[in-house]
Amino acid sequence: MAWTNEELSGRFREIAELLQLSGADRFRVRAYERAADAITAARVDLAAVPRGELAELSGIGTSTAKKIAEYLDDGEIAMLVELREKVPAGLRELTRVPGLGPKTALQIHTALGIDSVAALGEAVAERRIRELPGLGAKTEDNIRDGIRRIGAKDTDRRPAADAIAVAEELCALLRRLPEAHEVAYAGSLRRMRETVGDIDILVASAHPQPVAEAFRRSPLVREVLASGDTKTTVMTVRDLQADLRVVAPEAWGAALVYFTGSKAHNIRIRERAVRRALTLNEYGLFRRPDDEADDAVSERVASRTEADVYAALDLAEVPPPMREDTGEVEAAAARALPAVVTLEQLRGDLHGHSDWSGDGKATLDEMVEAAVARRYAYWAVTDHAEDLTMNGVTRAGMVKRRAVIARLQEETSLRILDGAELNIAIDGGLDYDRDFLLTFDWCVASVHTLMTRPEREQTARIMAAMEHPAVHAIGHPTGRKIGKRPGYDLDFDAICEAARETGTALEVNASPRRLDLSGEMVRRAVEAGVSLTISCDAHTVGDLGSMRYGVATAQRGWARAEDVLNTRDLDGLLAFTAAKRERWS
DNA sequence: GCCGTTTTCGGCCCGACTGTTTTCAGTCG
Repeated sequence: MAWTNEELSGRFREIAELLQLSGADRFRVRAYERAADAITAARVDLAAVPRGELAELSGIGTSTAKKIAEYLDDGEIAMLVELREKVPAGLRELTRVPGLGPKTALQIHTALGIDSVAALGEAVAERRIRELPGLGAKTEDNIRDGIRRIGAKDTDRRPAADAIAVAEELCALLRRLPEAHEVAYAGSLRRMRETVGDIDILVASAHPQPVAEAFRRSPLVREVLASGDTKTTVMTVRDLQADLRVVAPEAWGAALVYFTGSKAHNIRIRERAVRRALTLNEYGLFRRPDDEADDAVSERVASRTEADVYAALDLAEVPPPMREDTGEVEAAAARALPAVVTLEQLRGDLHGHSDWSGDGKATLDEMVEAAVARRYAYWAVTDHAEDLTMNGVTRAGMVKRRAVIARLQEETSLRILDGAELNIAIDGGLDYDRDFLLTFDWCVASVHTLMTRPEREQTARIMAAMEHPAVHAIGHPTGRKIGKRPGYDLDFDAICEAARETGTALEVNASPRRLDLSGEMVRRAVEAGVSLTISCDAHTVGDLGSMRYGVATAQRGWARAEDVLNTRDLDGLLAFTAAKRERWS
């Protein structure tokens, strides 16, 4: 279903880009960009919306609605077809050069007839760019650098997992400074996007210099790229750029909102500010001075905390992972924002390994101790089952492990759930036999093999596994590894339907290398009424600390505590497993 | 092209930085 929306959004974004390169009015350009954003954020399939109601969506007017209808009927938009013919492909290519925007690209194309990056490079070498009005030698140098940077590694986004360790280490270093009042990382990492372009670290301090100094001297810093009064940019030893911004303590909240983004979310709330005769920037929310009085000092309405800023805009405070302009501002205004699940609400972790499986790095004793330290009510040890040739535990091994669990259970009030991570064979079959499977407290079933089979087969194998009475959750349901491999092909709507029907949970795997389900899929699962688990899939003691990434991912999907199985107490959890057994035995 | 707690025209998010300029335009995040 989402295909139609995605295609439509892409068409309107292309119209905006081409209009810009035709020198169109910038507000008209922006209107098409906003239409594209509105379509991306739409929670319904536009193909299913009655034509007369399309213009009711915010950001879509009569003209855009007509073009949407045109696309749905004809498969193309005449205006876009014309624009594609009119705007040379080479002109579009020029804007790929960092620092070279549509205005300058158009000027260079018109004046010099340049229609490729290669030709641009020649013009630079021949010093023809600096002859153009408004452009000089420096601009020419910057274009040369920009051409060199195309395709360079440092413009790529990286898995959030790569950035987290660096960001947290830098924050820890800054927190030790007496000058630092508050320290946090912001940006897409705080929103828990799956990939990040750089690391944004924010410090509240009245004394920026020593903070910047400590930052520059960190052993994680390979090179200082720029350092001014309030902003320092460095390249870290992990090839990730990191920005430090120091703000006055009274501006902390406004700065945190600003630097957390997303950009689309910020625009949305600033527009709201404008409608209230306010203006919002990284220093605070201000009342706009009455016109004429140019030198009047504008009054600061809010800025100290994020909660202050949202409250002054008459909005419920939006959790950072939800700040993507996918309806959260409207919901916050209507006080209809769901109370999303929090880390504190989790009572246990339902997917973890010990060294009973070959890939577990800690003993069962150590893992249990770590789970106790997290004050969980329960923890499931789900060592790999026997079909995973290299790492699996045999039936005899599992029986022996039960003796160890029994011994450990005597020493702790944490309930240790005797579990397994089963392997879903290509025909949907599982490890061991049915009677033995029913003796476990908790089973996660996952796909570990044959990941490139077609969608129909992958969907069918997982649906078959969900019908087994011993299978309580599907582990890392799509099998993706961020930045490494995409998930296997699945009919996710069918998976959700089957999960709800069979009383099987879908896992939000909290490992930052996986985040599987993704935030977007969590949202679809929640809308379909599916129960979720948030689990670390820990293979080390330290992995148990990944839970917050899983929680943030669930928040991106607007999941509430009641959508998440491991917010339940032990009795509530056991009621879920018992219900499945009764229904399917 | 869109939109309205200043409503059907006249606005449209905000600031830093850069380079080119004597007051601003373009680009970026």
